[in-house]
Amino acid sequence: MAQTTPDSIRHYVRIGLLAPLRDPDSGYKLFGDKDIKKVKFIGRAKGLGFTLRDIQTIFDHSNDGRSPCPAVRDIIRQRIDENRDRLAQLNNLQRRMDDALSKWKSMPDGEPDGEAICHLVESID
Amino acid sequence: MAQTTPDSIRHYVRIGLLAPLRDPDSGYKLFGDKDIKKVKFIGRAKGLGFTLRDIQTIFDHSNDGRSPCPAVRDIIRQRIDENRDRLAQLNNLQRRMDDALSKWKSMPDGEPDGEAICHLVESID
DNA sequence: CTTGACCTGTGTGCAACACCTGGGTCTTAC
DNA sequence: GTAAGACCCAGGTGTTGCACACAGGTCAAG
Repeated sequence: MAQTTPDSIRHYVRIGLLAPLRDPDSGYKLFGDKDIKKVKFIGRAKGLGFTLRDIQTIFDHSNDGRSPCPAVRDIIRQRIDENRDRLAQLNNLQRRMDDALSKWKSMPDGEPDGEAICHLVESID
Repeated sequence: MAQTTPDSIRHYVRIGLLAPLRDPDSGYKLFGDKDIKKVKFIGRAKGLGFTLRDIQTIFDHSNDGRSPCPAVRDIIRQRIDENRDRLAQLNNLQRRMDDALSKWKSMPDGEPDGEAICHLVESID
């Protein structure tokens, strides 16, 4: 999947998802075992469709001593529903695009006539 | 699909996609026939997967007296390819999510133990 | 003349980074 | 001893397509 880059790590720190210790001298980030574990967790959770905000929620539950598992089950059900909707939308879009392209095969290009902007586009729907 | 709202119109003006005349007294936007035509065009083009930047390109061609049709054909082919990739990704995601959820059905919630963050998530992959 | 409904431009927020700037630091090679 | 190269830092900006908020101007109706 998408890689974990230095910039993504920086992003996680910026939004407070990670809070590594700092070297007092250099100000450099110091990642401990827990931070590494969190980074790995983020990767897995993202691979399951969780947003960074979802992951923050999970971390919050965990920090409060509550089990995040019920929330995890709720969230993934939401994400599944959302993804189904998005898939349906994109499938519709795909169909419209394919239809348009094949319809345009038999149509000539038009020159600007002050009337239409692009008759290809305007011939759809 | 997605509606054309006052805010979307404002957005189009902001990014220079529309440039309605202004009432010299009130500063209010005055939409002429060409603006209306453009708004309709934007709606159709968006319905075909064109981005606002794509649409700007089309308008630019049109304003330069060139036919936008060749560009339109090129762009939609790109968008079709992108959408195919995106669909494949989302279908994979859907499968992973479904697999996870069904696997989790037979797993109990875990309490925080300082070891794992959420063993449900960590059991995947 | 006031009320309420609509308009104005500008700024911010969303998601998840990627890229850039301008600088500090650290190691290695000459 | 110093200079080059390879790291690191914080902070700001750009991406996409708006939605929402703010403080104020405008306008028709009562």
